[in-house]
Amino acid sequence: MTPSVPKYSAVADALVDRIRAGIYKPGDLLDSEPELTRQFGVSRHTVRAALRALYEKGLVIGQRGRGTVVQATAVNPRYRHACNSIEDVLQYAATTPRQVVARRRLVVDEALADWLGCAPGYSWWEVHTTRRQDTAGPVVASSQIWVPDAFGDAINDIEATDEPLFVAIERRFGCTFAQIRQTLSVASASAREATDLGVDEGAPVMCVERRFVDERGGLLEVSRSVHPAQGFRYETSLRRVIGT
Amino acid sequence: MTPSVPKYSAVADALVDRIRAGIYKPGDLLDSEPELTRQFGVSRHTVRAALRALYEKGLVIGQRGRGTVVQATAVNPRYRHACNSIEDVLQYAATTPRQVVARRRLVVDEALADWLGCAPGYSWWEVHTTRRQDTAGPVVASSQIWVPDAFGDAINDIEATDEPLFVAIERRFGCTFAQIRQTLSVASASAREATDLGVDEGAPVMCVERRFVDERGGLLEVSRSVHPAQGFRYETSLRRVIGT
DNA sequence: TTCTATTTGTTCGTATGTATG
DNA sequence: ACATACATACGAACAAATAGA
Repeated sequence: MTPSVPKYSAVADALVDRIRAGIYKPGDLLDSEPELTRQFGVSRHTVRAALRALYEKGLVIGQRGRGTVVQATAVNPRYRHACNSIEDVLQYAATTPRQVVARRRLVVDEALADWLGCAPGYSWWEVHTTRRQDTAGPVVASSQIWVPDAFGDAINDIEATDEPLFVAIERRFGCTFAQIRQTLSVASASAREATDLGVDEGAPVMCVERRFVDERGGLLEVSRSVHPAQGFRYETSLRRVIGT
Repeated sequence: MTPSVPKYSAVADALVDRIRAGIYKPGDLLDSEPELTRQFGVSRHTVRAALRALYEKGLVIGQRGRGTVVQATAVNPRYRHACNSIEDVLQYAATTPRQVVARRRLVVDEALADWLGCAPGYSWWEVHTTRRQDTAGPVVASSQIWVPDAFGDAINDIEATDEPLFVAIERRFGCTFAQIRQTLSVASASAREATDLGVDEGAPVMCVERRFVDERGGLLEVSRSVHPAQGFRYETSLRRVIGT
C-alpha cells in the first residue's frame, strides 16, 4: 500500500540517475520546479524535498531567479574515500575485504574511559581488524574497535562478512546509529599498525577516529583506523548554510 | 519590516543559543514542534525548517513518536578544526593571523591545469601565505593559493587582514562561492613548507586541498594548505540520510 | 533603462502516516 | 487502545533575484 520509500526520495533517486546518465551535466540547469512537479506528478513541496536531498549530497545548488544548477556528477568512488554521510562509510566498507585479527574483553580503566568518552569500570570488547584493497591486495586499514560488552555477540557475525561492525549491531540488537563524530589526524604507526600496513614503525599514517552515537545521544561504538599515508585521500564537500 | 534574516533562521539561532546556554543538554528532548510554534509565533513549517538547520549542524536528531533529541552542544573551537560548512572555514581563518609571503603571476601549463582542474594557457596568480596560531605563536599552516588573473587585485586586500582570499574576492568582485570541494591527505613537507612550519623536509604533514566553486559550477580558487602533523585535528559529523 | 515573466526561497494552512510511550 | 510526536504530502500565496524583451 504505502510505499516503503517516500515520494521525495524516489524523485531524488530519479534525478540522481539523470545526472549520472549525463542528461544534466555540471553547469546545466535542472528542469524548473513546476516542470518537475508535472513530470513526476507530485506537489512542489515534494519536488523541493527531493532537490534538498540532492543539495545535501553536493550535487546541485539552487539560485533564485535562475534555476537549479548541477554542480557535480554523482560520486565515483575509486581508492578515494568520499565521505558526506554514513552511507558513504558503508560504501567504502562494502568494497574492502575485512579480516578479524583478534578480540578480547577488558574492563575500561580511567584513561581509556576518558579517551572513549564513556564511564570507567564497565566491560567492553576490543576488536582488531584489517581491511584490504581487494582480496589479494595490500592492507589499506588497520583498525581497533571498542563496543560495550553487551554487543559482543555481534562480533561473531562479522567474521565471515565485510560489513562494518555497527551494521551487525544494528541488525542483531535493533538499535540505530544516527550520527558519527569523526576526527582525522596524522599519527605515527604503532608496532602493530606498522606490521599490519607493511610500513615502518613510526611511519606517518592517516588516523580516523569515529564515535558512533544513537538517536538518544548514547555512545555505542568507538573505532580508530589508521591508513597508509600513501594513497589515502579523504574527500568531502562543504556548502554555504545560509538559505537552505 | 522585511527581516534580512528569514524567520526560520532566527528561530534556529534562538535554539542554538538555548543549547549553548545549557537550557537543553545533550540527551534532552527539545520542546515539541507545536510547542515551539506557540513560543515563536510561527507556523510549524517554519519551526521544522529551523530544526532542519540544527540537524544539519549535527546538533539534534528528530525521532518520531518521541521528540527531537539534543546530540551535542554547540561547537567549541579550540586548536581543532571543526568543519561542517563554509562558515566553519571562516571561523578558523578569523582566529589565525595570516601573512602573505610571496606572490607571482604565471601561465598555467598542462600539468598545473590538470591538477587545478581548469583550462591551460591562461594566466593565474599564485600566492604563498602562512598562518600562525596567534600573533607570536608557531606557524600552523603553509598555503599556496591559485586564482585567475582577473582576481589579482583582491590579493592586495588581504595583505593587511587575516580574512581568507575568497572572502576578499567575494567582496570586491561580487561573486559568491557556493561550494568547497575538499580533499585531506598525508603528504611530505617540501623544502619551503618545512621552512615555514619549522619541521624537517619530508616530515609528514596534513595536506588540505580546496577547490572553490560558484553557483554556476565555475572554478574560482584552488588552495593547498599543509599543517604540521602534531596537533592538527579535523573534526566532522556524519548523519544518516533519511530515505534513500 | 524599465518592465515583465520566470524561477527559486519563504511562509502560511491543512491533512494523513507512522513510531513511541 | 490511546495520545503524542515527528515525517510526509497536498495546496496556496508572496518575496526576492534573475533574465530577457
